[in-house]
Amino acid sequence: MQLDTAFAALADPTRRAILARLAKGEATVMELAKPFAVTQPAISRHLKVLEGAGLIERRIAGTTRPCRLSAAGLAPLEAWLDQIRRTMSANYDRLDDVLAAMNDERKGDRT
Amino acid sequence: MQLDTAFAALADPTRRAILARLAKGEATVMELAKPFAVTQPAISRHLKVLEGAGLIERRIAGTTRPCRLSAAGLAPLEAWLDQIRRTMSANYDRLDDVLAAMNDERKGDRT
DNA sequence: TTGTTATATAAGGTTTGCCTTATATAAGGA
DNA sequence: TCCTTATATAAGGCAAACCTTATATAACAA
Repeated sequence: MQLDTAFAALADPTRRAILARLAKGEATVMELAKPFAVTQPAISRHLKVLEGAGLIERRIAGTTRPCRLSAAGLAPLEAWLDQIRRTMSANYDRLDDVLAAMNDERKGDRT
Repeated sequence: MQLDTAFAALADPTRRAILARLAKGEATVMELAKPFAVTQPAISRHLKVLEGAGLIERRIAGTTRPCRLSAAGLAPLEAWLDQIRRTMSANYDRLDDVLAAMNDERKGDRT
């Protein structure tokens, strides 16, 4: 699923740092690699993962391939988190009703 | 890092489904295992991962250990996503300035 | 105590992920 | 054409992540 690859992509600190850098604007592979203690092929691999997750996009400019963050890529993640939050608060809102029902029943509760 | 384990935890569809279920309220291990085609030990492992990521909490009730979602656990993820979004839009807001500067310079641009 | 239910842990195997070095490709410049 | 720079891919190795079956623990019930 899309969520699988996107969340998995964000699980790596190097990839999160790359995204954080790209949030400030486009950058080439070399520019992205510079701050890290890993080799260029490793960064290329990370970029492939990010691209596969729909989190970045790339274009060709001469011999470089600048990357930029894909705003749309984060949307599904945020939607999923929102969904959870909404469900939680919906059930939390209903808590008063539940408590009222429990008082009505007045059964012994050993838990 | 906390973000590592939390995002990694969400990368698995079974674990996301467990969280979605828990958003509706507390559930025991057996209740959580029922909808899935995996064994009980597998679910126990998933729960351990979720607990380690700070996404769920558990209590002891007789022979069962009901799980509930930890609202606080999701906060760091949302904060990270928000941070990215903020940086992006901050730079997007500045785009007008950048374009203006480019017009001022009027240099040939071969990219 | 003995059995039963709920859950955890151990052991073992396969897949996946990340990294490195070495090499390939592709565009640009001399 | 030949060299250089930017990036990608291949190959190989090690650690981490899943899953399964088998077994341990812990509480409750008879």
